[in-house]
Amino acid sequence: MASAPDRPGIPEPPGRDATPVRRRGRALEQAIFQAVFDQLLEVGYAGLTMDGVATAAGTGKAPLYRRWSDKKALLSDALRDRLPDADDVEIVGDLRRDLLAVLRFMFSACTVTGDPALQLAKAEADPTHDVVRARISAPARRMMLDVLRAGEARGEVRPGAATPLIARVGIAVVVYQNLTGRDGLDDAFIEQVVDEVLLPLVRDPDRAAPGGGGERPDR
Amino acid sequence: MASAPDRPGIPEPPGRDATPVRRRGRALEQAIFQAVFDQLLEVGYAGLTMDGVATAAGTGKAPLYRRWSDKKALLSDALRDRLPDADDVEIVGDLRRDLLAVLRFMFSACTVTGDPALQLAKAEADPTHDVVRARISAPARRMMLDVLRAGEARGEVRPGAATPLIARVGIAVVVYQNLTGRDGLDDAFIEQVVDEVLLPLVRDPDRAAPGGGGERPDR
DNA sequence: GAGATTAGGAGACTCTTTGGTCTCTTACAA
DNA sequence: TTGTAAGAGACCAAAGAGTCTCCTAATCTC
Repeated sequence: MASAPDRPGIPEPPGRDATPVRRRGRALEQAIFQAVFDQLLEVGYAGLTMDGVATAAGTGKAPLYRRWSDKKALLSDALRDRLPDADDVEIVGDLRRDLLAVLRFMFSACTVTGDPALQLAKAEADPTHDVVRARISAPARRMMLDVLRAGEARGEVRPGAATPLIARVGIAVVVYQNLTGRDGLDDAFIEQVVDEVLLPLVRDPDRAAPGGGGERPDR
Repeated sequence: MASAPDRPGIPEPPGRDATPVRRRGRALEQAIFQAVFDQLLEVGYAGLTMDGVATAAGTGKAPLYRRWSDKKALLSDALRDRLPDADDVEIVGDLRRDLLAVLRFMFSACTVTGDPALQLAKAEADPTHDVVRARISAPARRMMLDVLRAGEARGEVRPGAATPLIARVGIAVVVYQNLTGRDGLDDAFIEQVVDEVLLPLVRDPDRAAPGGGGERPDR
């Protein structure tokens, strides 16, 4: 890096130019949090260093360790500071609007300062991710879409339901379950997803369910 | 030497007891892969070291570097070796069974050797995860369920659809989208999820959709 | 306002961890 | 018997966490 004569990415605190401005307290803290997310975006979680954060914030490591005992604490605090507040979600009593509101809340959490938060996880598994995407995610989505299209052709799936978006619903639920809650991902769960989510979502409500193996085994 | 009196977690290759058995080729490779996953499970991705893998496999680092140029390559290969094969998924032409098959494929990928693969990501973001769960995931699920129950009470949601599982469908799709594909997570996507997944899944097919704002804006 | 006090910016320093290389001896396989 | 590769571990260098010191800007107190 190092663009100009000195000090590349420093926030240039709200002061004159060449004048050395020394931030304090809350202002400095905010600058540090910002630096954390900038770094996260730039080098990923794995590449996050205290030196890096300090430099990006235009400060030294001392002020960091004066506030937080270690890297972990800093990151937690930064996150806490930036994440959206669930209390801000307005539930108005209209189904569609409320569903949108909750999902937008998730969305804003996913995109705090441009990327991190939930996406943190991603950066790590770098080498992993390529393999997993190629070997698992991509084929799974493709297969799922094929299954839906075939079902549509047979009349088992309502017309228009065989979309890429719907194809990834089941997958998303499984992955999400795997990511959260250590337990809870087992075959019973899989069946539940199929019977309580996918089939109801995808079947033609007109035709009665064509008998077969699984009419909501209840659970 | 040195396999007899000490050395705790060594696979003890298929040979007699105190006799030092020296694995080669494929056998050694498999032992190494196993060690990778053991370590992953034990210390997480962040704590994974070449020394650790070598020790767990009961070998030295030399054989590792003789096979793989670096840690990344080793991990990728281990994954490639263990991940399930999409070609093994049997699509038989029955909607429910096929949906199950695809989801089970995802499931097996999520639980290779007990944990890693997709879950790798998780271990990393440790400090993150606690905060995110408390501040985002948990409240989002709770809110979503509340929204559904309220809708059910109003008759907008079909009876029985206000379940914890269904409540997390939308969330899962958003998180999944965030985890995969850098792009594609924007407000248009959110609306699409609501209009093409959640509402169809949750609404009472009997009552015509009560007008309102979004009758499948198509997209 | 002047002087005292607090906390910031900068960076040197220590210590540990770990990736990666290399060597040496010896078991296994052809 | 002989070549190849395994097991063991020493060794090196880079990187990064965390500590500490120095000097001074901002802020507080009188």
